[in-house]
Amino acid sequence: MFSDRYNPRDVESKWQKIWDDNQIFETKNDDPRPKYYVLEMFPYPSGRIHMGHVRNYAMGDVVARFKRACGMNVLHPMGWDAFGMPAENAAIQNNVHPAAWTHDNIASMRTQLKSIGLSLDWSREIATCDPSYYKHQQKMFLDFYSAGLVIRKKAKVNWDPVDQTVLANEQVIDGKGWRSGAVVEQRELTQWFFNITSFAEELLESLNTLPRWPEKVRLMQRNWIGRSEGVLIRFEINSKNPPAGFSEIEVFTTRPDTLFGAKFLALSPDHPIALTLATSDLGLSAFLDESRMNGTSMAAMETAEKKGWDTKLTVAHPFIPGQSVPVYIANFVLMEYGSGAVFGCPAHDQRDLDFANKYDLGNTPVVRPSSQDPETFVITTTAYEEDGVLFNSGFLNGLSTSEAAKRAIDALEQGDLNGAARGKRQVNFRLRDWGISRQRYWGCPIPIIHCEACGSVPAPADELPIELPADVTFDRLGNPLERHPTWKFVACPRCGKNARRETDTMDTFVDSSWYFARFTDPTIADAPTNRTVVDSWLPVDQYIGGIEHAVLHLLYSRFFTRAMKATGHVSVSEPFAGLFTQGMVVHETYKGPDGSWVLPQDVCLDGIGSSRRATLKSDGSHVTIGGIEKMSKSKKNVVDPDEIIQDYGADTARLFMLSDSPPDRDVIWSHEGVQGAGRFSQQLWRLVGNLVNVCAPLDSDPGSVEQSSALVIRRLVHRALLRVQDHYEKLRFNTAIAEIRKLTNALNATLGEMENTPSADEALALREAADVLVVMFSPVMPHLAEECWSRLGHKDLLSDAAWPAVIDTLAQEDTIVIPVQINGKKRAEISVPRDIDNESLERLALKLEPVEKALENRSPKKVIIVPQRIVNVVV
RNA sequence: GCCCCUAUGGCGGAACUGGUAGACGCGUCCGACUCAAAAUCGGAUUCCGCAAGGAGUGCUGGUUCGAUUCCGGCUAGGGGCACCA
Repeated sequence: MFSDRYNPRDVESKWQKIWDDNQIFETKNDDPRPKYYVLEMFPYPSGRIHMGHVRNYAMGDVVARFKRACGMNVLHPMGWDAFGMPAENAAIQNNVHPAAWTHDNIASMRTQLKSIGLSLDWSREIATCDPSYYKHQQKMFLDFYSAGLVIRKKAKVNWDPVDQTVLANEQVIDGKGWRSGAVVEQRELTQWFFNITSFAEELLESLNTLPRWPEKVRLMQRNWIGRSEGVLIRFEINSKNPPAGFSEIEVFTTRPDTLFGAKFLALSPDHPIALTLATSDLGLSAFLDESRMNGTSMAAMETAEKKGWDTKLTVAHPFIPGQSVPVYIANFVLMEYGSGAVFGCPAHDQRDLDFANKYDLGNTPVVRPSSQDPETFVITTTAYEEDGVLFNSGFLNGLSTSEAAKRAIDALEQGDLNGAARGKRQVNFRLRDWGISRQRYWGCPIPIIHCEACGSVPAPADELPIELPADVTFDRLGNPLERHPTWKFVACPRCGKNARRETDTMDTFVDSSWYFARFTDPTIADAPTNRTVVDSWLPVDQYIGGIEHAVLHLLYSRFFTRAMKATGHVSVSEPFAGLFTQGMVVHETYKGPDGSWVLPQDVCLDGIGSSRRATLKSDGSHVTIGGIEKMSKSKKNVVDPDEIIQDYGADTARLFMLSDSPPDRDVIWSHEGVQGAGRFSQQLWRLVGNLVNVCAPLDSDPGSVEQSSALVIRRLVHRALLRVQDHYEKLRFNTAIAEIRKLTNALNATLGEMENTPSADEALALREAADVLVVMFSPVMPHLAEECWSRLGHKDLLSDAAWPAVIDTLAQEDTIVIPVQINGKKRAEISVPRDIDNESLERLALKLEPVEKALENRSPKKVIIVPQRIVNVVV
């Protein structure tokens, strides 16, 4: 018997060193085997890895190791998303330089990651805060600038008052900064933008070319891009003295079918006409100020009263000669969407109706449900927003909503207003340009020089990188670059006069928008990418990360890749061919008698179900069991990966993170779960030990095996192998592990039955079983597998071993058990040859006792036979 | 408000394109080993019933020989967007 316990602590570090010394995970770009690029979202170097990292990287590692074993040239790199706010906050609080803080964190996290035994190519490690990385980012910024993909414009932007910086729309969640949680304010500032909207249509369309992305993520991006088709209508101002320079108002609508019901026009408080009018009207000026004061938070918008200002202007209705429509300025119209002006059709839009009722503008219903009588169909306080039949609408009468919309647009396009069409079809997007200026120090400097004479001048390419100055202070709020005594003062590269550097840095999401491309050739100095190399690796075959980046990082990267393509840095448009979004690691929360959070290890749990009780270990006082939530330090429901690896080993941590829950769902951390995983490691170790004692020697050929008991073992093994590889292929780690456990149980039982004294044939089959079993679990538990492999006598490294080939004839059963149903309910089973013909199967089934009993000598009404599946007798 | 997803034993979950519901694990119970405990091993574990048998995949209706799976209506939980014209 092989009774010694497996000791992960010694074994794991031993194999990690051997892998390292042999550089077996270093990937060559000129390797002739087919490529496979697997990547997990790189971490922010916060200082410590957490269980979420372990889960994320364990998944990627299983894929990487599996694909390696399958004979592919796998690229599996790791790096650091190293710029960002926490480093600056640490600098402010602890008087440590962001660079030093970041590099220390990288060092300790690297050590932690290495202890997990990931098959990473550390020779390709990059950190985005390294000038050798951001140099190329600055080069691409300039390339994008020349290509018109970078623009500088004044716009309403989101200002995070805590982080003291601007945020992109995607980085504002529920009106709050994604990192600080502070309620975001609106400010009008001149900023740098990436022209992501120029790719809006393409970014939307191409989602259809990504079948290996979760539908949920594609949907979220679709909604975020928010395409809507409509028409831009020109309304002629028919007042005698319109504001200077304005003779018409453009309005975007998706409901031109309701045009006959128009009762007012509403302009945004930021609309040029509103601004012009306000210069000579103090009351209006005050109204505009008041409108802008309104918060943009969810609560503020829901409760904000819809308010309007009558401009006394009117416009001509495009379809009803002689009818004029009043023009209001309204606090709910956004300047950023469409043309900053809407027409109101109160009968068919609730908000318009509320507004019209408030200002007594009336309503004319023009769409009715087909069942409704036009004579009696009136609108009072509830707008009819559904589709229907047009009435009260001149040439649109009787048409359906969609047909009427088409006709209305046609009429507008053919109609004439001062020598041009009255309207034109237009597609509008919700997506806004990506504002990348950040008023922060710890980011990639924007390589632009502002000259009073020449404007914004690109920094000369040979001066890149524009490095961050090291001598900065964090004793005051604001951007240290702005107040640095010398850094920003330079000569204009164009005219040589005194000029200033741009002191804003780039959004850190820029850094992470192309790191996957840099990994393909991370040391090339004179360009961001080596075209031959990057084109041979991209797209990433399998990308794995959290759902929280569904529209942030994942949309930015899709844009950036397109921009890189447009400027000649890559050939692909889509960076990630396959995407997998893993669930979070969650844990129950506990609160002590004083309402403060309590660590799980300080809690004693009793009972099950609704009678579960929790008490404090120290003094037995009552503990409230809270919800199961994402692990976070503030709620004290964290489990430190280091401790788990110390106590149970990395393999056990990896196994537990992958078993039980499907990888895309949250996994609940439980002490019992880890112990169960640890137990299974020991079981495997024991089983392999027992197999070693009885199985045939290394490299023996099981092909000659004839004894049926040995063939049973072989079938078991090949069937499991087939299933496990299928599960790995589809990233179903939980079911792969279940299958491995099943095989383990079966082999244990087999060994028990033969009392550890197999025949010669059985010994051959067991040798195969042992080798295959170990290979099968190696992607999940690589250290244990490597140790078992060596124990089985192999001289080579398991990490270099090939995935065994499934023998189809063995994986298929030749005798199968088929359920027999009577009227759709299972009543019996029969064991038959796999390839039995339907007639014989029916004959056998009808002779079964429960069937005969049910038939009572009558003949069945119908017999349904699905080959290899089921027999259903209808009586 | 709009859009989307999910719902299976005490718990996490499994079930390929409609074909034996509950794989695998956790927990619990019983037993073995032990002076004892831990560890380990064996067995049981959807519910009702002594049993034969019956019921059962959130609720409800439908399609089908047959529905966890497809369709309609509801309920609950979760997520995304949000004054988007």
